[in-house]
Amino acid sequence: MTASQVIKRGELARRSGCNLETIRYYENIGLLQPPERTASGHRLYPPGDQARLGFILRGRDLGFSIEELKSLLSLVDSHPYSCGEVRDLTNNHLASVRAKIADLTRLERTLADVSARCEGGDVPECPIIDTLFGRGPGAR
Amino acid sequence: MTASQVIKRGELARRSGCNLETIRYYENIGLLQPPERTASGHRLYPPGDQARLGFILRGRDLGFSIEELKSLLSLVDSHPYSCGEVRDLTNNHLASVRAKIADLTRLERTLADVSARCEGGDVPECPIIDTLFGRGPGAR
DNA sequence: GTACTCCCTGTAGTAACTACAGGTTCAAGC
DNA sequence: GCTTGAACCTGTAGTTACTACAGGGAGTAC
Repeated sequence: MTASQVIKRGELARRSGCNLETIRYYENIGLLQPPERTASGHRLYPPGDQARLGFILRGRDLGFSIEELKSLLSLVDSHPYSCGEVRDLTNNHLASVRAKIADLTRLERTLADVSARCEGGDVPECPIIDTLFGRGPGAR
Repeated sequence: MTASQVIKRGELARRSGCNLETIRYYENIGLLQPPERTASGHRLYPPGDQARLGFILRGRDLGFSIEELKSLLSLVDSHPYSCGEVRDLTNNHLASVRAKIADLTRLERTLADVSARCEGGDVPECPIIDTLFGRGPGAR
């Protein structure tokens, strides 16, 4: 770890891999605190802010919503934070991810099924279109 | 099939289960053609439009985007439509659904893993927070 | 004739950004 | 000291797929 000075927004974007505008957006919605500025108004991010952005980006990659990240961060900000609340939030999120997977898996089966019937080519009309018009055997 | 007269927007919404405003939205973006109107401007939907909305709603349930539905409908509108193009569109969509499932499944494993380590309770700090700060063993 | 529901329009709000326009400021080279 | 170009600043609009609302006109029952 050698990066331990304040940096500007462009450098923070480069280091974190985050879009430049997204950093300002996160500040606007309160995920990042407004940082110190130079006399002329340029933002200056100390290492703590850099770590916080990393936290946000990793959370985002794990599919946490902005609201969930806000909750998570407010827990982190309150020393000592409650590990149980963090776990609850994670488990709730996990449940919604699992629900989404289940939904998509049902979808996948329907699509695969309909596509396979089309590829068989042993029907006069297009079974995909029939399904969408609610006419085919695959109608939900 | 007994429903074969023209109906107004509210009735179409009730029959199809579609939100009232969504019907107007679909007209605005060109998914539904502008229907005939009464002298005073009320929209009148013949059975063809009702079937078309059903098509759109079923496609939507299968996760097709508006743009994909536009393509699908323009294929349907061109008689005779190419069954191969319909299948290609469906298979592309299927591929993206599968990719999404794969993404979410990876996510699910990470979340479940991190949550399980927290529930073990045999660590001094919260492993979920550690992961998000890029400190824990679960850091991606 | 009035009360009530339905329908009309345009516009704004949602999530989570991303992009743009129009204007400073900074750093380097000459 | 001056100029050039990159980087920064701000506010605002666009993205997807709707949903909701405000303020008005139309249709129907009593």
